Amino acid sequence: MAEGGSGAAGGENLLFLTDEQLRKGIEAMFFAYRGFTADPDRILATHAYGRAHHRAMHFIHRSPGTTVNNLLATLGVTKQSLNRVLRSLIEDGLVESQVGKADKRERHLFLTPKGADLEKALSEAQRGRMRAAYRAAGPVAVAGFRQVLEAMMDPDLRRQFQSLKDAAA
Amino acid sequence: MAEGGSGAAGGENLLFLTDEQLRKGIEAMFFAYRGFTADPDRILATHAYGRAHHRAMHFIHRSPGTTVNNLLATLGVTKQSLNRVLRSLIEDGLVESQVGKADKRERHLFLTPKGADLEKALSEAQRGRMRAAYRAAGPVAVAGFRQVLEAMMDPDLRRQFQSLKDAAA
DNA sequence: TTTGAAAGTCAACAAGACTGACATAAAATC
DNA sequence: GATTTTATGTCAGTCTTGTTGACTTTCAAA
Repeated sequence: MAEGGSGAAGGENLLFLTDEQLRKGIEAMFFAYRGFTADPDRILATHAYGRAHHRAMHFIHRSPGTTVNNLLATLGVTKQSLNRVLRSLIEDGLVESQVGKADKRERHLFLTPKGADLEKALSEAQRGRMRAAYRAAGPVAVAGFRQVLEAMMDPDLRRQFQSLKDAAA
Repeated sequence: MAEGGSGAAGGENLLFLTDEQLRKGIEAMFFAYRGFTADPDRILATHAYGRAHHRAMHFIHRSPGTTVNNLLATLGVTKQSLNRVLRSLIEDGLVESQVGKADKRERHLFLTPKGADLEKALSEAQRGRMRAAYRAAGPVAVAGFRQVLEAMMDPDLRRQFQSLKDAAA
């Protein structure tokens, strides 16, 4: 479509931002997000976990040793809400919580081997879907996809996201 | 980024689909979806409504006269869940339910003027965010964004989405 | 040493999703 | 005409995940 379809690349900037075009974008986000979460959700259902558990495991995997407070900021929920999720993950032996050495108030979070297994299953399901979509759309489309997503984040979240990106590099 | 950033446009298809790239895409979806819903959520909170009400109003606005069953299929929730939402919208005078003429079992759903007002406020907030993101990213990026989102949907939802698109054209 | 803030936990509640069972009315079929 | 299927609505109960409020432990600063 960068070439086909609307030929929107050129100077059609006005037509481009009609309410109708924007509405399609909104609905595309809605339907795509459903697809995005569908595969992990199916796996989670067999484990009596939900999306909140997935998100927690994802970011613990991503930043091992992170504190509860860090996780709170990343996930954007209250500590009480996160705590319920963490408690069940710890009870079930998927996450380990270590009292901080420097500051004993802090808890550092790690995935156990069992937790890493589930995280891997979930993220592989999700990556599979994303990989297929990326392949179908092609590299140029993917670059655009990432640009628009980043522009759509709240500034605070964008900073979070970019610092996560940098940490990875 | 079609120009700056990684220069991924070219032949770097292999590096492109590393797990690390895919993980960034996953996190971008997560953070962007938060931004995507943040503005309407703020408005909804002042009305004692939730995202479920927003979704229902959106699709009723989009397809006036749609039936409960249609809406069910589009939203992907159970009728009990949708019914709770519709009941409150009808009681509050935002949605009108008309018995079908051809088939009296069906209920055709419409926004009242009051409902249209709220829908407009919600969708304008959401479109504002999307418009800003589109402008920041540019037309080529937007085309790619839409391509990837469409590829990420479940096939059934993609059909839903495309038929909605066609209906609009 | 006291005082206050920060990190984390426990309890109770609400929204919104789910399932299952059942009711009603209308349409379709036998 | 009787039966079955479809469309919708409702009641009851459960689950996940969000909320607020009250609390403990730990640390740091006055």
